[in-house]
Amino acid sequence: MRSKNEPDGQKRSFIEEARRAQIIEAAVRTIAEVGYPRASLARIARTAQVSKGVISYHFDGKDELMDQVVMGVYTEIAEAVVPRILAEQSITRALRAHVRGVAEYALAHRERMTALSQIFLYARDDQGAPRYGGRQAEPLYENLERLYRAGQEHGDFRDFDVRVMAVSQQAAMDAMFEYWRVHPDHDLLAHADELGELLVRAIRAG
Amino acid sequence: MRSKNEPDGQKRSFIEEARRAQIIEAAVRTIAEVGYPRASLARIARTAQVSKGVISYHFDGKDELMDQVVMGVYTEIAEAVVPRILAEQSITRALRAHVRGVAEYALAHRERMTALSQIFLYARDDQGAPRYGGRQAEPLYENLERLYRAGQEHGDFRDFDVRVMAVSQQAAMDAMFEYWRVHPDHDLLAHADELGELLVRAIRAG
DNA sequence: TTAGATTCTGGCCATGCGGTCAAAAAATGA
DNA sequence: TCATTTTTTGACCGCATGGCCAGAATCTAA
Repeated sequence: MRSKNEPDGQKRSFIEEARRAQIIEAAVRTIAEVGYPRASLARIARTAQVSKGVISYHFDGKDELMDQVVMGVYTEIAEAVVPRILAEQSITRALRAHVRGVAEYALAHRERMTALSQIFLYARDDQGAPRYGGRQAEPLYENLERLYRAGQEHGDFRDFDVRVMAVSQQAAMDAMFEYWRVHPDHDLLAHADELGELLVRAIRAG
Repeated sequence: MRSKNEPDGQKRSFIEEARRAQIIEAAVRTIAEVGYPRASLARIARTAQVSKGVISYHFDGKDELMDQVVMGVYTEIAEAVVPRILAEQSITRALRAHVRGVAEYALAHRERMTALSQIFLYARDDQGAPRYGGRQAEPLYENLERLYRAGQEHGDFRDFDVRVMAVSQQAAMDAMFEYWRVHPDHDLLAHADELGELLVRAIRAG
């Protein structure tokens, strides 16, 4: 039995790793299909064509399973988008590349992005507080704020409240994906480019 | 027994009207305090110091109760904000007044605004679809879009995608209130004014 | 005063949840 | 081969939910 979150350095067997991956995949599919609130362990198990107990056997609980989903997708996005941001020549172009890059990832991995959004939106701890949103969004905001400050110091951006901007940009991007989830035929890339334009105009110098 | 949503023109007794108002108030307080997911009928009944069955007696179900809360708060906001928007001399000022006005309402009626946000965020129908968000946000978007178009025709605003802007503005405002809920000491009015500035700059002509 | 309508209570129901467990099954290796 | 370990199963647990209802309490009006 190896279900804890790797408390010591013990290795996981190959088989166990495969089962975990299979269950994580089933969780992504289930959440994307029926939404987080209806993605019970029983339903995820059914999707994985596996008994419910197996999930409890391989994971500490639903929370650990969700952590794994979030970490996996989040890492994937960062790997796809960060290099593109760094390749840009100006902060303004980097900001546009960020919005555009995440949108392209979403287009190519719709289920994963949907599942991620759903978990961020709905997962709560036992006190009822958001498990990823709320105060946990702090690192996200701080990353954006770093970008803004760089632009301000470089003279590309005017003097604005970086926290308000970070909260607004993150919200606008989340809303873009939610809108696209509800209206699957919506042109996500056009939306992303338009949003990039709005953001740049909101904060550029002059 | 008069619990249906006024299917015919029958009047509600004074006592019944008072009970309904009391329960609605208890629902607002409970949701604002513990969040929608934990605001069960039992908990709302306890807040109202009333037996659980009373809610079922006076309301068709939890959904009707939530509808009443939403309608009440929403109407109140509109009554407070719409006149202020209409009083402005330019579309740009109207846009700023909108953001500022809703923020001032929230500041003066924190519990009501919190409850409204929570219901919008979490209430779902029996299919798991959002009961107020999603496709139901359409009228909200259309109102914003009318404002934008007026500004475009008047030459105040440049040519931008009104749908993307409406989705983004609504999201940024919702996020502002959510951030304020999580950080109660946050300066909401300053945030609102800053957001107004961001929005205006994003779409103004030139 | 009293019959009938209205309102309220508190227990009950079915459902679904996350999680646990003994026992069965499968894999492993001496 | 066969004992040991790993993995899986499906039933079961406690809990919370929204809703229901028989009977009690209260109000109303003749």
